[in-house]
Amino acid sequence: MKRNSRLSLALHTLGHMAREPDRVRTSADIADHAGTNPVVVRRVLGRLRKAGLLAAEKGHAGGWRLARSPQEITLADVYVALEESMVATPGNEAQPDCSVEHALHQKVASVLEDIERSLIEKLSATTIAEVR
Amino acid sequence: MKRNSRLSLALHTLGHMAREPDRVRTSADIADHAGTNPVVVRRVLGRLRKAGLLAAEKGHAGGWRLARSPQEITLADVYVALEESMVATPGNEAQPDCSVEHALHQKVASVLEDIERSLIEKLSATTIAEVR
DNA sequence: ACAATACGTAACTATTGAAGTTACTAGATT
DNA sequence: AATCTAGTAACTTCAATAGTTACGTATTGT
Repeated sequence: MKRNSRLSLALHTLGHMAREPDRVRTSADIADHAGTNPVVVRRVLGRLRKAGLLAAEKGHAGGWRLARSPQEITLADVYVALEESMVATPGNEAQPDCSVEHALHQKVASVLEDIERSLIEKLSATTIAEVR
Repeated sequence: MKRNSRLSLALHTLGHMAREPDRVRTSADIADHAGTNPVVVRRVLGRLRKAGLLAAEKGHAGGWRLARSPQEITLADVYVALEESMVATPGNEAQPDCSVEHALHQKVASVLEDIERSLIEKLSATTIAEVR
């Protein structure tokens, strides 16, 4: 895996789970299929668990499964659960000294907030059960 | 400067130029004000030059100036000139083996393309002369 | 003519963030 | 008790970007 593939990994895994909701999958199985590492899988899916999208069981016959029906999990749920803003506002300083920079930062940040909302709205139109 | 600050640097500089279009600025001046390096400034502004937004002159009294009126340069022009897609599609493989992954990739890519268009549209509503 | 100035660019280093890895703990099942 | 699985901390690897050094090219002032 390369860069910013957390969303990919999460969606990919949930996509499979949506097709076979009853099958419990181990981190190792998932990592194998996705070409990555069980620890990375746990890190990513752990966020989805905290967001209430997935449940995990330990021990024999343990593993990951959907915490609710795939029809009730939208792509936006996954995106938001990962807390990754794809449209992160550029630059570094929150409060730039320069007034010109400040004004531009405000303007761009406002546009990006709109866009982020719009992105989430679009993603919420599709559930993981629909895409296949 | 930290990360993905090219857009910040570009807008910041153009913002100042919009206020004093007649003043020619050297890379060193700009770098000083922005807290970065002349070479970095040239790299970033060079893209804007290639996009026809800026002009650069060498030699004594040389430096950077707007290639056209600040009222005719929108934030979208700058964004596009930098060829940075803030909403880059995640994941690595363009053609994933797995059909589930493929379907999800398609869906997400399509949403992100919409969002990218929408972002450019919003940015094109503001010129560098307006923000101050 | 020539020195000084400024952009253009290649090549390298430093820094940062994410992925990958190792190692260990805690809980569940056989 | 042994085994299997998630949870997590600590570390390493890798990639992308910013920063730096060095040098070339063009222009201008003396």
